[in-house]
Amino acid sequence: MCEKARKKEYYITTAIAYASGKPHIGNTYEIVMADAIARYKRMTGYDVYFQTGTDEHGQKIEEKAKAADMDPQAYVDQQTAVIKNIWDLMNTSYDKFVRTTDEYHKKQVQKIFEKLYEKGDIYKSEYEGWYCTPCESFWTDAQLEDGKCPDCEREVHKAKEESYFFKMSKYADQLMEHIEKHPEFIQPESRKNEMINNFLKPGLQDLCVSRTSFKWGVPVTFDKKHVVYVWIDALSNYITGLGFDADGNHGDLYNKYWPADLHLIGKDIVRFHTIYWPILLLALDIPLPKQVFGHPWMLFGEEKISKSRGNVIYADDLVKFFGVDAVRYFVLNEMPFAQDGSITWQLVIERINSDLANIYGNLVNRTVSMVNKYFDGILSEVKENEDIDEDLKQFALKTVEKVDHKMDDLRIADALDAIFELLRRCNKYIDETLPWALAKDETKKDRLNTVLYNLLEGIRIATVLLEPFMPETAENVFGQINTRQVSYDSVKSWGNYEVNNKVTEKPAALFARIDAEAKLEEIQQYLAAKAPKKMEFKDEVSIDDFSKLDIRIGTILECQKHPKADKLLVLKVKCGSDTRQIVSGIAEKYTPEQLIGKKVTFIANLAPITLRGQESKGMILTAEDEDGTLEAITVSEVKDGAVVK
RNA sequence: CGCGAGGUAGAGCAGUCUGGUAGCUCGUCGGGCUCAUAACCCGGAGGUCGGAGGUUCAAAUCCCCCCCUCGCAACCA
Repeated sequence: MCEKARKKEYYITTAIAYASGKPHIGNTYEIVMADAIARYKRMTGYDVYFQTGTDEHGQKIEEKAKAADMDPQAYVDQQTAVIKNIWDLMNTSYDKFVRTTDEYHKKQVQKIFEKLYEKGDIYKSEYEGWYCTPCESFWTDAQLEDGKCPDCEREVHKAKEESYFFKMSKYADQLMEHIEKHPEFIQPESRKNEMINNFLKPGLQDLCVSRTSFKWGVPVTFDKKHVVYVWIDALSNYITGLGFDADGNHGDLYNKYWPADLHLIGKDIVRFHTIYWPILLLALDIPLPKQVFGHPWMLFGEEKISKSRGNVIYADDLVKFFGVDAVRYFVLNEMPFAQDGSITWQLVIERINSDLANIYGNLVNRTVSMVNKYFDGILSEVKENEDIDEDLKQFALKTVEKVDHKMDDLRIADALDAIFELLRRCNKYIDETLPWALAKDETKKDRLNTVLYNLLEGIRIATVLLEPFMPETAENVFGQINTRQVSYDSVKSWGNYEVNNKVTEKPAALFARIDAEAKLEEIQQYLAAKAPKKMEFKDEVSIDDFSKLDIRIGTILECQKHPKADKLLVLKVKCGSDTRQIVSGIAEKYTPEQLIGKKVTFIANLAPITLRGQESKGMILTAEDEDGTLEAITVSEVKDGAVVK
């Protein structure tokens, strides 16, 4: 074998997606960011292995499958296909897609569990807590509500369940030492402090790593009624996907790529990746990953993206309206390093217009047009270099370095900004050199040639740098300016654009400018049409069932905020000769003043209950639509005490 | 009450660790240019850096107190 310098390996992973629903754009951001990093590393000469996948076990999936009347495996097959489709739609270049239901993975998880058990790091004990029989759930002291089950309000009793525990504390000091010695291990810094202060310093408790309350998981080989805790199962994917073998007969990929260079994850699961996972590896005597980066979240405007808020934006809808690269650009550019980013349809349009259409697309378009117009698409060798040219050249070369530094620090948005500064600089160069004026003077032909060459070279360099972020667009531009100089090496020096080379005759717009108003209207209509409200009603009841409810009209005499709860109001409701107190969760919609004197509908014979210390005898009826608009059902004519039927 | 993040021009953000003329993008107003996708380039207006106090020759930046916003948690009979 020749001793040719081997490429340096780079192993990057995303968290594996939980296979229980369609990922929204916030979830999709992670794989796009990982892809940009992976492509950049490949371009700059690394031997990259990029792994992603799905987490397919757990109680929630078991329940969802049951609700859909499906076999869990069939259910996750379906869900994983949805996730994989989106990953592929986003043009992500992962090398491996792990599913935790893959046989090789399950087998290794079992072996890891056995190994730790044999070693004594996992031991059998009893989990003690309050058990609610009808709910089949364990609760801690803190979770109990007035000593009763928080779900159903019924009596609970002390119960024990046998479980396996993992000796976390045994490795805590070792982990602490590692974190201190490797300041880059947990990023961003604020997350590191959070972990140290909240978990490591107070002391780690042993982790319960098996479950008997559900079946859909990896069974513990030596104790079949237990399944392995989902996090042990899920985290192991990072090594099982490479062909790790607990007995030491590792696959080549494992030997080559482990330890991982970067685990890219959401900020919500930093704890699992920087405490449980490293400790698991320490116990197995496996080297730790080099870095864990907990990225921020993408918000819709200022609020969290969630189905219940009805503000979910999906990657495939975005792609439908704007194209893959525009969406990739948006999420990568809009997501700050440590702070949450923001997405709205409006913002996406603004970003596309100002950056992609105006600055980049228009630059390519005007430059290629001029090369055609003045030189029939073919430039010749450049023989001069004025100060202004040198300035552009230096700017471009500095950009290459700057992007590299920013990428090393995982500051993706800053790297993109640097590239767009170069594109702006090119636009400015056009104004400085006035090519159309040069064109009018036959003696300035050489100068004009130089200017246009420098522009194409600037565009070429920026586009090479942009390729990891917008692969299709880069391909398109390389075609338009007709260059084969697309390697990273080719942008380390100036002047590699080929002369005597014909650019495309008819440059097509890279990104069309969007008419915001018209587009938003179109999107609105599409979304409305897409969600034809499938009305689903509860199970049929008999008239007898209905008549058990005593629904009345009552006048609100008094109303005030619940002293100990933000969302609750405490009302005094008069119903004929009866006056009672009712607590209602409508504080976010109504102020007490608005309600006093109103005649509302309420259930009069509902069993009383205490809510945060206030007794409530009945329930105010409200109506809430899909947008979350909520209104109490009021009447105006009938007197209080009236019966609703 | 608890945990976390944040408050800097009309909007969105950088700068805060490591004090030293407050910066970027969008918008706005004015100008330039006509190669180009009504685009591009230049300039202006707009900020007591949430508030009070302290340290310092000097504070957006360091210290202390307070106010406000957002998320999580709890609660929606």
